[in-house]
Formats: sequence, structure tokens, C-alpha cells
Amino acid sequence: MTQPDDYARIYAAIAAIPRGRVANYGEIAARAGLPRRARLVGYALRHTPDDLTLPWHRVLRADGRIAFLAGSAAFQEQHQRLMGEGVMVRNGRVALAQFGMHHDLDRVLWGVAPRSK
DNA sequence: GCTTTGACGTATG
DNA sequence: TCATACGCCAAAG
Repeated sequence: MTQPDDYARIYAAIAAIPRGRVANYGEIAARAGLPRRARLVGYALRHTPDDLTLPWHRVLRADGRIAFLAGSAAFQEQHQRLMGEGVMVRNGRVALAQFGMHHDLDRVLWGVAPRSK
């Protein structure tokens, strides 16, 4: 039962990804209050209104890989944009350990509660 | 109204 | 790493 503002929250969550960092679809969904709805994030991203500009290139799959078919135009552009802001991409994959949202600093920036306990 | 299609994720083998 | 399988579910046909 998706509501109109679900998309708004998804877009907001994406817009909140700090420059030089990345997040996966699942994280975005969770941030938007829609746990386990990663696919909806993909859908929303594919249908982003023209008047809306988002850092869509910072959204990757859970394993750190770019979601597009390797070699495709979209794939290359995403790769380009990421490198452009300092995010290293190796064989279509980003090292989440370095650029993902798993450091304490990120929790501060994102206001995410510490893991467990 | 039923089936197919995804910028997905986790779990197995 | 590849391959299934399943959970998830809005849109499109």
C-alpha cells in the first residue's frame, strides 16, 4: 500500500547520501520507512521526475556493485560520476567497507542509531 | 483480475 | 562465482 509520500521519502533519503559515499537500495528503503522494499527504491529511481535532481549514482546493490548491466551506457556514467567524487570503483564494484554507511562518523552524519544495543 | 517484469536482498548449495 | 529459490510488490500489459 504505497502512498504518494513514500516516493517523496525515498527521494529524500537518496538526496541525503553524503557526497563521496554510497548506500544500497535496501538502506534507502529502510531510511524511507519501508523495510524490505528495496525494489520500490529501484522503481522510484527509474521514474524520477525530470524536475528532480538526485545523486542517483550513489545508490548501489547490497554487494556494492552497480546495478546496471556492466558496460552499458548507464553503467559507465554511474562509474564516471562516482570516480568524479572520489569513490573508487573496481570492476563495477565499490568497497562498501570504505564508502558504505558503516562507520560511526556516518551514523552521526545520517543520524542513524548505533547497531544493536 | 491475473500474469509478467523489474536500478533488489538474503539464503543456500 | 554461478545458480536457484523465495520474499517483496507497484506497474504495465
